[in-house]
Amino acid sequence: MLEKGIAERKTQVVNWDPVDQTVLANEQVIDGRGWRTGALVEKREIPGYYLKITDYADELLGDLDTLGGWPERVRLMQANWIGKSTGVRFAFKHDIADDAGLIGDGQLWVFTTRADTIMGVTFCAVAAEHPLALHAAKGKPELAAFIEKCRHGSVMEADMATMEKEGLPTGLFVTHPLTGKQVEVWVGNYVLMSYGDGAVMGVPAHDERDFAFARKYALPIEQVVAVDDKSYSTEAWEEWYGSKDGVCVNSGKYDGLNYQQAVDAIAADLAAQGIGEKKVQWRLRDWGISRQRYWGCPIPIIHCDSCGSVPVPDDQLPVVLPEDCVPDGSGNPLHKREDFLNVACPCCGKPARRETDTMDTFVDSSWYYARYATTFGKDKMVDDETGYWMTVDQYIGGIEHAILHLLYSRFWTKVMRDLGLVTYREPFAHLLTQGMVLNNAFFHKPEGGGKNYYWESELDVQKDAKGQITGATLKKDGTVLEHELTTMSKSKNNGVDPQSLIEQYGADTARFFMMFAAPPEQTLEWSDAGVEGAYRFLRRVWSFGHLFASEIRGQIGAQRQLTGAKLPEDLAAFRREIHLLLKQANYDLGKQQFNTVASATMKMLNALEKAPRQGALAAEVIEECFGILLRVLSPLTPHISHALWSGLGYGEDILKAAWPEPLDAALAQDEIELMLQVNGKLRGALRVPAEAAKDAIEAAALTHEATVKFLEGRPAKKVVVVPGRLVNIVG
RNA sequence: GCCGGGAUGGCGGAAUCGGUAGACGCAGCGGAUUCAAAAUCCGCCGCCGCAAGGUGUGUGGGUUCGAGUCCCACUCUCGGCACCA
Repeated sequence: MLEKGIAERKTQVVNWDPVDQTVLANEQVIDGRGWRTGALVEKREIPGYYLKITDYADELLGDLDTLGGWPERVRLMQANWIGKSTGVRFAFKHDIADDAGLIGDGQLWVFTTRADTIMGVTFCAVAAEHPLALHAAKGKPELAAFIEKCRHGSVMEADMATMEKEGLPTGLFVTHPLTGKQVEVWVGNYVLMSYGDGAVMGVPAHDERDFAFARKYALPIEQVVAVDDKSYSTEAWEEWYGSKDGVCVNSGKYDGLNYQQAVDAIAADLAAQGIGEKKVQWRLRDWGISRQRYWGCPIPIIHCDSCGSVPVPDDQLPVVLPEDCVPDGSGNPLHKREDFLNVACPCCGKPARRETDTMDTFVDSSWYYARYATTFGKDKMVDDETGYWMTVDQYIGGIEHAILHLLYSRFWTKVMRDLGLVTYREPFAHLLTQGMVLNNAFFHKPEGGGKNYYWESELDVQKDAKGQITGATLKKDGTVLEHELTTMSKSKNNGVDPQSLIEQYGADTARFFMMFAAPPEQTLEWSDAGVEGAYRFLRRVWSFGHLFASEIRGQIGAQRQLTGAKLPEDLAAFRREIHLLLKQANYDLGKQQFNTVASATMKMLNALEKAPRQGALAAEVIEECFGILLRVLSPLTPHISHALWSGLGYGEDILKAAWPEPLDAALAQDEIELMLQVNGKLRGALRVPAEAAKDAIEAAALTHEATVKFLEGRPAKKVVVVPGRLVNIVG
């Protein structure tokens, strides 16, 4: 990947804890302070390795359309994350220079998706690290202090979006490319150097953030887009100010143009001056894979003073970490391991140093599935076997992976394809994203920040009459704890081990209970209330098996009679109910809605227990229907289903039995029931022949006693007949 | 803040295309069985009302003969926001 230019080394901005002298994960920064030290976290630029996922942005976006087996919401989230936007990149000219000459060749470049509002630009804002900002700060202590302040604070997008927008003027001016006016350059804490060109144009009249910024610092607000007859006021922001549905005003030659016309005309004029063009911009950023932790997969690079960064030769892979490092709270312990660090340069043989950064664990999870499908080939990354097994037919994972893991995996697959390792272009054909399982987590906030989590078994928990938690204290010393409902997590000590359920009730009950609780895609608040119900149900299934063996099966004659037989009404109704439930269950299985499959098996048992059981025909119907129940149940409770299936002589192995399909003959019925509505309200029911014609149904409905009662003598204005469902009489 | 979900009885949830809201289960209540209990079985169980009936799917509007389902505007909540994975 290094050789192909897919991997590269560049600087990255990280959270730096100045006390522990270590890089912190975003999760470890709480209110701007290190979770262990409580020290103010700084942004620091350090070198690191990046994978150029942005080179694949177009394909990652386009191929989403081929992922028909993925949930729509995941594809949408990925598309929005990749974030393709078309806009205009253009420059403001200036003559600001330092000792090295004109800064940025005399051009301040910005990107905008709203080129139609360029005539409304009243300021520009640059990032704190922008060359113009750094230049302006020379001899301006106040500005230098502000830039320093921007160095603290978060690198997280969520924090950037919600923080107070602040800025300072640089005193520098650039020239508006279309009006020739001088526009002041500000430094803004909300402008990111790593994003685009690290500078934005400010159009307060039509951008909500710019509007707030301009109000705060008394910058001019100039309306250049109008919508219909709505009147503009600089007093308060309104939604339509940011709309693309208006036409240009106060924009000279562009007046009257709509959004698209204005963008086209303005882009053409900028291009004619050679200082702008239409450009596609992606929200997606390159993937930084370096981690400053010793226990990850080493990045196999050797740094040589003469040869630069050299990949570790194949015959020296894998790079093996020393296993006896002791972290002492002062950065990566590999830095102190001379035995690991010192190595000869593979190119020139001179002393060189190993890279100590390890890889993001997302790297491993991006292709483990392909490695699992590799049977042989110890000397290969993946072998040809993967072509046989891959792609993954059905991938299952939590919804929290909807973007990062699943996007990295898709990217990695495309890279492997381009390196000639595999021939497929997508890793996962069908995707099921499970909802998160939530549970209460109990914690105490120690002085200096952070949270200490405790297991529920360590606490006394107080609950109100409705079972809502009102408080919790630590058993050992009575410390009062806070609680939050959150995802089960190793770090929050709120996971639930199904083992205790399995020990108490058995694996079938535990599995059935969990499948029955909710559809898998849905967020679920964990509770084991109700597991008794699953246990009771399976015991009833077992009992019915014994009842069938002891009292029912014996009635079946030597000659089977069921096929083609005309069944008594109650027996036909029972058989129809089972086949209807089977039809429902099969449909739900296709949707992976397992809770209603479980519910269908319960309904089947309820019906079986009430079914007629005297006589050869009844016994045959029960035999058929119980066989259906066992097979529908088998994916949910394989053990009990198998034991009953083979024990009752249905067959040797239920896993090899054909999946049941509903029979048309069992589903057929002579009469159906239609709901009767009068003015949209349910007033009764109507029994009609299954093949009844529409006017016959209408006639029957109009003379129904409920119709007569609720029409109160008014004529029926309209009759709506929904075949097989209902009749609605409007009067 | 932005992107994507979700909200239905005391609780988990069901309702496939706009057509019987609350299936199935938990909890609860009443009864049978039992010396008693457990287990099991039968019945009741959204809210208001004696009933007829009215009302009801987070809130406020709208479309429709008919809305949990569609549209508009909100509220709360969950996931993600690039170094938790």
